[in-house]
Amino acid sequence: MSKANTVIVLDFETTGLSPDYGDRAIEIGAVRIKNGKVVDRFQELMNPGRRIDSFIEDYTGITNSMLKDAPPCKDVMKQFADFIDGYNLVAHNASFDKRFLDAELKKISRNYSGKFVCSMLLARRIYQDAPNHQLGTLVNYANIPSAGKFHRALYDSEMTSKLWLAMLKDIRQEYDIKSIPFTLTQKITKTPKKNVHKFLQQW
DNA sequence: TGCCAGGCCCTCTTTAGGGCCTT
Repeated sequence: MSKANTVIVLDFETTGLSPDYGDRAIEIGAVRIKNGKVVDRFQELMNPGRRIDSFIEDYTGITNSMLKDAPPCKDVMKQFADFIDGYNLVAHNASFDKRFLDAELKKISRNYSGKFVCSMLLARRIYQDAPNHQLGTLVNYANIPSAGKFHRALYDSEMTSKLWLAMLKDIRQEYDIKSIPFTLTQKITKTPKKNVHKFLQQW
């Protein structure tokens, strides 16, 4: 089965900002997109082995009582390692999610071979006039209907996947590009913002 | 138990500082 035309859009909810200072994942959500369509989903809460503070409870709506009976991180991450195996990956502010993915998989001696592209870095280049580049703002800016609650893993990954597809569509239309391989999205996010328009015109 | 980041990007830049974005 070819994995080249498929990406997985993922989002972590966590106990804080830095796995290097002991923060852990508490929820993972992801959607698998093949040829522009959602073909699979993944969502699991996971017990980080300690209580989460009230800021995280308020921010995510995930409570200590919800996590009490959730499976431990190692069990969920094992399943998730299988889910993402071999696929390229997308996340909004991917450097954040990559740090947690790397840290949680390291704890269970698992790895992954896919490459990350950041939807925020793409949006900063494609939607340069957006008021800001937070996920919720960009969803509105791209006229994507949204009714659920942001800051839950599956919902945010669904919204990120819709934003991702909207950006690819806008690039195709504006620059008359027939298809956009993952490698092109990598190149766009590594192109300086001021050069992106010229880069895509010449593609 | 608590300590709490880091990469990108702009500019009054590069011998630096600060805002943005993620939880």
